[in-house]
Amino acid sequence: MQVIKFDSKFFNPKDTLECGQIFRYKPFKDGYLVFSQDKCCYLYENNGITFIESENPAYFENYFDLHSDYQSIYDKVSAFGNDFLSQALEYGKGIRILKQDKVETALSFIISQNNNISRIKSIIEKLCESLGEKYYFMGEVCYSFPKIKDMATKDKEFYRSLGLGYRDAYVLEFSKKLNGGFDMEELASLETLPLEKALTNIYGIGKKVADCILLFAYGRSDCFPVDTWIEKLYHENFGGTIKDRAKISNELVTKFGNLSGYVQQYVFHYKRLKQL
DNA sequence: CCCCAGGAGAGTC
DNA sequence: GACTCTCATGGG
Repeated sequence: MQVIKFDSKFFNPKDTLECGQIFRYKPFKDGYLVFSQDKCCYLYENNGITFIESENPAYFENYFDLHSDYQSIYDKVSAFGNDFLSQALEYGKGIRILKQDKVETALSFIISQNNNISRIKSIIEKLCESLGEKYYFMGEVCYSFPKIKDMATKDKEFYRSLGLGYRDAYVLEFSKKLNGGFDMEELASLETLPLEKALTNIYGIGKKVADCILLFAYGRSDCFPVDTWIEKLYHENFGGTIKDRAKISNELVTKFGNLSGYVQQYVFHYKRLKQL
């Protein structure tokens, strides 16, 4: 077991985990257990320091994006001078945008569509418990994210029994596509726009889910996922007038450029947890 | 009973 | 291109 220490000013475990970018974590002792693929870490904050305890320090150092300069991001976002955005920034400046596994993120956000976060979490948890590999971390029973080979050989009824509803076919078809050799790592060489196009070509992935995958797995901050919360906030707090979500997203990316992804997380998190 | 949730696909015009 | 309808499921 190794420990990474990091100033918690721009790395708050609660904000980072509860801002809706990850669904696999649970409260544990003074913080949380965080799961990614077949790995786990214990994440907690104490007296201004955030601790990561794991057996894969290099993996989680990248996962939590510890090399990015969030002071610089804070300064640039602050410079927009938008009141609502500044309040959101102050509230959630401890958020770090994770660098998650591409396949796991894609499947998770396919499940997320027209769904709420607590249900998404429980569905993914059931998926891992039924198809993932069992292991132990700090005495706790854990399950890895399932291997694609195992997911591809299930049927729709299996996914329906997990509570996926009509999304069963999306998950099954995508699993078969991956098992057939579709490589998500290969896509990383594409620019953001063609990459988004490649993702929306997948059955069950539209623009919003593609934008989430771009942001949370491909590290593309020049995209602005627009869901029901962002659409509401765009009208109520940004004074926007456009109705079409794709156009709202495009307008926000034009405004915020490569800070879009960060801005999106700050305001989403603030809107959802403060209900302003 | 209603409405909502990190929406997308298919159909119609 | 644009609407609009429907698609499960559980919580409020």
